[in-house]
Amino acid sequence: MNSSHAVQILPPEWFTLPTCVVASDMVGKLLCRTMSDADGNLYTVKIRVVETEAYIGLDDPACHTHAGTRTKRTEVMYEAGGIFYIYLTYGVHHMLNVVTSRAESPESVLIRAGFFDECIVSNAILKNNQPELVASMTHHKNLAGPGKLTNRLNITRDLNQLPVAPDTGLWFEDDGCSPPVQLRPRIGIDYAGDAKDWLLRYVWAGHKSLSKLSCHNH
DNA sequence: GGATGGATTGGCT
DNA sequence: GCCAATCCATCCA
Repeated sequence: MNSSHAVQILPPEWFTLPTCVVASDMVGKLLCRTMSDADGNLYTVKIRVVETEAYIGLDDPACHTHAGTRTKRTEVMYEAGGIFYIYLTYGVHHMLNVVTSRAESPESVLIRAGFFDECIVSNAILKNNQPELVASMTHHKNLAGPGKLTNRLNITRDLNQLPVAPDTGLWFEDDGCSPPVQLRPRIGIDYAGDAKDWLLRYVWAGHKSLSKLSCHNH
């Protein structure tokens, strides 16, 4: 986006910032995922984040840790920010979260949508404005929705509790992109009473790759 | 040990 | 718009 800005890997400590700051600033960042093809060759896909949600802990009825709920599943959220919280919902879809804030402040950010930006194969950088690349990366094109995003990037609970870092094969980079962000109510939490109207969803204003439910709710 | 329901998606009416 | 899919964490007896 901004070619004069040095690309920086976001260190785990970046995610110890307040949850709403992380959720908002994460829009425009690159979600980077290293995978292997059928022949075992490694490649890295970079996805531009366009939609996130904040789940803000003890006083948030929509959050898995509301009222201090502390179980085997949610224990990871009580760690310091900078590790993944990944769980299965509806028996079908993996939800990708990054744990945020300090230890004992059990909050996280859900990654809801992104779009394909570039792919790195054997040090060659293939950008999304190359028609032949877009054609070959069709399976990465539709990343609008939290379940679709994890499915296309091969993200499962294997990564739960692991640090947000290149060694893990899943990390974030900042290349200076800073799009306009709008606040919206969160999706799929009708059970949460008043909290269903809280403005804790952060979207790239007017972007066409927002999740389907997101557009519907607009 | 059994019941409940979900931070979703895609297919069908 | 409606609804099944499909696993498993969580809660209650």
